[in-house]
Amino acid sequence: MTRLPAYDRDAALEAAIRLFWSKGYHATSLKDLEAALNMRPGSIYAAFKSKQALFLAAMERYFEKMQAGFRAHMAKADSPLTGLAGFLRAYAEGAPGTRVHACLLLKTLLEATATDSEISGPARDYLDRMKGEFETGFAAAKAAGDLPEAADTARLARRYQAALTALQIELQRGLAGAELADFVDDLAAPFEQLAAETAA
Amino acid sequence: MTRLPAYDRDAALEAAIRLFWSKGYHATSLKDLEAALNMRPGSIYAAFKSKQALFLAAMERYFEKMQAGFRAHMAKADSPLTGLAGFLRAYAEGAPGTRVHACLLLKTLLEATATDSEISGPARDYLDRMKGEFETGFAAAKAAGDLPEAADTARLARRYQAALTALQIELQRGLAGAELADFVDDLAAPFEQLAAETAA
DNA sequence: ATCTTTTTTGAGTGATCACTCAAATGTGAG
DNA sequence: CTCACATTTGAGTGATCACTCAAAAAAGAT
Repeated sequence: MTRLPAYDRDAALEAAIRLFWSKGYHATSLKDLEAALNMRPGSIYAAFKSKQALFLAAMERYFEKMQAGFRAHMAKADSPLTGLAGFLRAYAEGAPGTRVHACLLLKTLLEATATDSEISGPARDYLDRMKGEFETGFAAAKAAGDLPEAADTARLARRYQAALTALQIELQRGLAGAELADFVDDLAAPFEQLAAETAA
Repeated sequence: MTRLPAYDRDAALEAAIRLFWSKGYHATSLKDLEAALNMRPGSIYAAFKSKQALFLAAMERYFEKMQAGFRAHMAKADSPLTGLAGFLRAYAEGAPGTRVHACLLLKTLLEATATDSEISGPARDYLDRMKGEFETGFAAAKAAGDLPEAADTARLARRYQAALTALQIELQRGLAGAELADFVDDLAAPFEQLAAETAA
């Protein structure tokens, strides 16, 4: 059935994610993408239609990976609450290797809000859906008896996402070592203490 | 003494701040700047040398205004600790009017880290200096007896700046109304409680 | 082999980018 | 009024932007 595509769509999207994540949407040129995807302009446009559509496809894939990573972490945790706190700690520990620390969704929200609503809209949406994941975690903690029945899971999820956001920004600023450890303690402790307070 | 400059340097920088703050560095073109500053390209380059130099001048001015605003707020506060907490609350209340909510320094840090170190470097530096302002506030709280002698003001300042950062991001996402009020309470309460804990 | 269909190629599109500079313009001094 | 000099002007610079498309290349079907 005729010629087969030579490129690997998944690998191409992964390369696009890395590039957009690092440089941002506006600072990434098609020249950059051609080199990173190892594709010529015609092929890129045949496969992805436009730079913006490629970015949206990359961001969607990024979100799905982040969501899956969080769910996998929670599945391995001893309890929902320790899973949530542990995810914060793991995020800080996985940091030194990576080049960029702030999440693509967050960077996109800040870069595109005033200029490209077609891009910032989905970014906002994905961030809301991540907040939903966190809320599911707190709801599970409530079901496990680690949170009082009256606990406001939506509010807790927002606080939790705020902690994760603040951690990303500090990592981007270069926080490391003992100061980073203290900072992560400050962020995680309030959530870890919720179970103790409920038990008391 | 020859011809005098027709433009107002302060007004031009204010217009540049608004534009760069809203659209970011890369998405702001010289066409945009010409319109916002009401200057022709030759005049812009005679006055500011380059787009990058103009951005740096605008960011410096932005920082000085932010620093002065914080100091003015602290000078009016009943106590250092209520001043710090009140600054968070005031930030949330002043939000609905403004178009952009995340601070220019934060947006620049995320946008330019991987592409323009000449810009992200100063942004990082100004953020550090703001953290220094916050630390000065906590040191004053300690001197006023609202914090224990052993309190780690650097660590508190980092926590405080993280709270302010998280607030800016949530405002950018569109948080408002009762949910915003709850969120600000969650952010400010830990700092407001420090005095009570010390008194007890 | 030949045909059919799809993909890849890469030079080339007009638009826009940051930026320049010779000429025009404005202003105080003499 | 004229001169000396600083500032403003805006058409124009080459470079790069996202993007296109006719031609070449590849692979299954016959």
